[in-house]
Amino acid sequence: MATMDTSDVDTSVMKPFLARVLLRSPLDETEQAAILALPTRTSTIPANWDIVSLGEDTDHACLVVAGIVGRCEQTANGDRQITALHIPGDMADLHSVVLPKTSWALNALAVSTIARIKHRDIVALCECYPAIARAFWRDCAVDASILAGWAVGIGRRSAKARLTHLICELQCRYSAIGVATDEGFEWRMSQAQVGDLLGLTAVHVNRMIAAINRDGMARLLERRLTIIDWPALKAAAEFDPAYLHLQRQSEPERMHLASG
Amino acid sequence: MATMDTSDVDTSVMKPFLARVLLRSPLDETEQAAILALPTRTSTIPANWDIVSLGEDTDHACLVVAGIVGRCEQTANGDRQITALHIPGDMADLHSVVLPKTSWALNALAVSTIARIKHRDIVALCECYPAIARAFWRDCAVDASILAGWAVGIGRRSAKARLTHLICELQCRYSAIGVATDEGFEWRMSQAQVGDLLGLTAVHVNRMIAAINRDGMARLLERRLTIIDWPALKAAAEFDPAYLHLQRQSEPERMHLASG
DNA sequence: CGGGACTTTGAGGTAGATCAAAAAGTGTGG
DNA sequence: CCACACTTTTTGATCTACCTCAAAGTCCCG
Repeated sequence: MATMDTSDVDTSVMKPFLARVLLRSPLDETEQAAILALPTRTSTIPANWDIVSLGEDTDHACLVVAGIVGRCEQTANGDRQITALHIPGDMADLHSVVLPKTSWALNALAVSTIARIKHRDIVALCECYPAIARAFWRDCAVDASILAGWAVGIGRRSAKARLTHLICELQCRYSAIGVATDEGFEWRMSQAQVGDLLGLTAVHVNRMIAAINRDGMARLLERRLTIIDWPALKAAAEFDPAYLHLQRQSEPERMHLASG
Repeated sequence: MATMDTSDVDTSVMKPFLARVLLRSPLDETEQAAILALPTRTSTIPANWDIVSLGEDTDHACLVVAGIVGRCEQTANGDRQITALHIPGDMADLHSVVLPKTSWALNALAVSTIARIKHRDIVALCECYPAIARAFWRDCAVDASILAGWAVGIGRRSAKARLTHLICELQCRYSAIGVATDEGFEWRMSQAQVGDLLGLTAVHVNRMIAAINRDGMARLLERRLTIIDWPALKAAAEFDPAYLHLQRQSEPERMHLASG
């Protein structure tokens, strides 16, 4: 079992989530306060543990407080495909509020701490504040938009383009929550996990990382990604951050200048 | 331009949509009446026309009344990937209510008739009836669930498995709206379109169709799909209809018996 | 009856898979 | 602080599913 270092009601874990919601949806004081007041139960999950297992019928949603979480599906012969990636501030399975019986597992790709929030509390909030309902629905729509972008990559782009695209996406998402600088960010996934994300083999991921390092677009070494040539990276990935719906925070300043 | 055979407020076009919503979400009389009363503007779209073009900022959602509609994204070198498929009764871009600026196009894959519904009317409904808001949010979550299933297929399954999976999905979705019988349904897509859906070449789709015909699982000839061996098809596709969230209507009677 | 879109078939090429094994890192308990 | 087991990364060699290019055949509609 996961080590269940559970603490109790703690409004501070909701703050990063609220901040991310506010990037996309305006909410007034009362609505914001209502979100912050949601009761949570926090726990630490070791790497490679399922937070929610396949086919489980949940009564709560999982907010990522720290670490990194993937939504994983599996094919009969054991191949895994990750269909969503969640970083701190993301509600990993907000959709479970309206669809409690999911057909995927939620897996901690590295040690993570997550806060559980009861569906009934979220539903109550939505019934009371239509703006919150809309904000949550919008967040789910953005998740779908990101997934659609991945589908295009997996279906139609080369391995190198997929990898550079992932790097660009993470750079934007991490810098939106203030965890990436213009120089890069901490890379928390093994090459096998990246393969499961991109629909590739771990071996091939390794070779593509080597190629990107060689090309001098970025450097991925010792679990740290360093951006070296952002415009080249964007171009190789055909990256346009619009689908992330993170507005002005989507790209660090320097990148805006560089990309024009 | 598309031929704009627009009629006015017509409650009958909403009925199939309501029926599909009710498969997933219970709504009371008043709520149902409110949905049926939504004002619509119907038009006919020729094959291969964009109903909503890329990056457009829409003020309405599109309900598919007849035909077949795809959500299409494109890569820089012109390769197309279809990330959602909508059949009659589907609201093709319900998510645009909360995310009006989309990064994809809505394309009529064959002659289609669609009914446009103003976002502001839908929003008004959601503010008034939280149950409707929840039902619409849920519908979007199901779309995302379907897309996730495709991502797994594109990333991890063989061409033949992807094609059989698509056949199974369409058989279930069409039979849920009473358009497929146990014998099969009308196939409305060209092989090139199927390729864009599955992340394959039209040529390879052609060969896989030939293989499936040869295997005797199904017969796809002259724009008609005939199911021959449903259990074999399901097995080849590793198909489990749970992700479609269509409950008991998901599979025709015979198939339940056959699949046990 | 002619032009365009779709399907079918063939031959050959390639991106990425598979299999295998060495090298480097990581953590645990003694 | 070391020794042992385990996971992750790296490299090499070979294979194959699917792509590309090309051309013929078929269907459909005006």
